[in-house]
Amino acid sequence: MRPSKGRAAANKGSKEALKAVDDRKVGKRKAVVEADKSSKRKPKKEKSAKKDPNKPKRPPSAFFVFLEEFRKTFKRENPNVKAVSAVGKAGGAKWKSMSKSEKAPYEAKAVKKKSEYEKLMNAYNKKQDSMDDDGDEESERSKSEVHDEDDEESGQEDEEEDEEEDEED
DNA sequence: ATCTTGATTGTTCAA
DNA sequence: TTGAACAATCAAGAT
Repeated sequence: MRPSKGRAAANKGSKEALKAVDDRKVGKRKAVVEADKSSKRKPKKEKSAKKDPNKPKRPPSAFFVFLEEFRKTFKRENPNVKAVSAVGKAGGAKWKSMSKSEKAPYEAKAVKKKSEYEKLMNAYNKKQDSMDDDGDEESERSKSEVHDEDDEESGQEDEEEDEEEDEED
């Protein structure tokens, strides 16, 4: 459906529950974890909290892919700017300014990133499955998959240029 | 000296 | 479905 166009905080002022997003924005990856580690996205603070050897980080969204490039440009034209927020704001503004067709290449990359993420997750899950609380599982024998890279990349030329620039409704 | 914050949007996980 | 966290970045502030 439509989970808001941008802001996650749909409530204006219900409880302090959304303070994490609305007030402090979302910049506390470690902070939030440290603040209330035993609450949200952690399985259990039991021994499962061990460090993950190859923790697959979430795939960068199209916006982040675009941001990476945008940062270079931004810093290049604004070498004096050192605040990350500046690039964020500028990037966000530009992002909204871009049409769907322009964002298409970035989204395409994001899709690819996601594919890799799934792959990493597969390996990660596999490892977790092999994980015995016993010792460290450092034997990476899963990479012995031969796989002749023949196909992969080819065709897939879908011209979906029906994108109408619908800026703002 | 180490850690946290700030700011953006998209995506992914969990209930 | 919806909320809430987190993905990169990098310097400055806080402890």
